[in-house]
Amino acid sequence: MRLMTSAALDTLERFGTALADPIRRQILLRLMTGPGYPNDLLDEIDTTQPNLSNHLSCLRGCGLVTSQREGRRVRYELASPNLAHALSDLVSIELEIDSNHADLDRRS
Amino acid sequence: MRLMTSAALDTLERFGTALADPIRRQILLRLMTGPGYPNDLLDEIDTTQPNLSNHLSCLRGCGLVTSQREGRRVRYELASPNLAHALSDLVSIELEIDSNHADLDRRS
DNA sequence: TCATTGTATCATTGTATCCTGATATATGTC
DNA sequence: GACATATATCAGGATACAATGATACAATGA
Repeated sequence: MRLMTSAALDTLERFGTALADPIRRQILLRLMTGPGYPNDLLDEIDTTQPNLSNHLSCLRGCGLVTSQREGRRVRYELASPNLAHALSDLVSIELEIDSNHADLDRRS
Repeated sequence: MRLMTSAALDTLERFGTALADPIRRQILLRLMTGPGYPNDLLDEIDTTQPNLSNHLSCLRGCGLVTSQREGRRVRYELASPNLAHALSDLVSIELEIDSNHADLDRRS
């Protein structure tokens, strides 16, 4: 039962790392609609090519996306249908805004 | 349809912030089993009282937990059953380890 | 082979976030 | 009121992370 908790913490860490950055969140949201290529994502997401590449690499490292070379392009997609469903459920959750803190930063 | 995306991004940001720190992940995992009080959480999580308090405040700011004073204690719990289910689904997802990068940090 | 396109990596710099120790606030008890 | 317990806030220093510009690598076509 302790090992299960540790696995749960590891999974949460992967999601935490993946979701902690706005570029990565945009990428994930975009990949929920289907596979994508870095050069195309670059038209939809406002950042530089190296930065996008780096974030894609991060998402792959977290295990949330897979990549496969196709000629000189690389196709990125969500790692599993399971994951796609879970993300879809996540984004549809309505989180209340704590009115006592609405004027403060969400952090700290 | 653009507004929906923006709401989705906001929700993902809340989860990203909440899950980005190991203390917060432990708190969330613990609160999935039921409400908790800071002083009790302090026995289960290895950190200082101010730090724990700060992370609880962060989670409340993200909208993932609610707090209610009970005498001189404060009860913290997950914001909704919906959220509890979503988190439960999240932690049960099996993410493959990218063997090409298993030796590297998950980030960058 | 050379040029072009697409993607990845590297070093540097700036910033955000976390932790700590001290202190403040709140509630309850004597 | 004085004290104890429970929680929250603050200022600081340390660290990790993201962005940038330059460059390297990979694959295709002329």
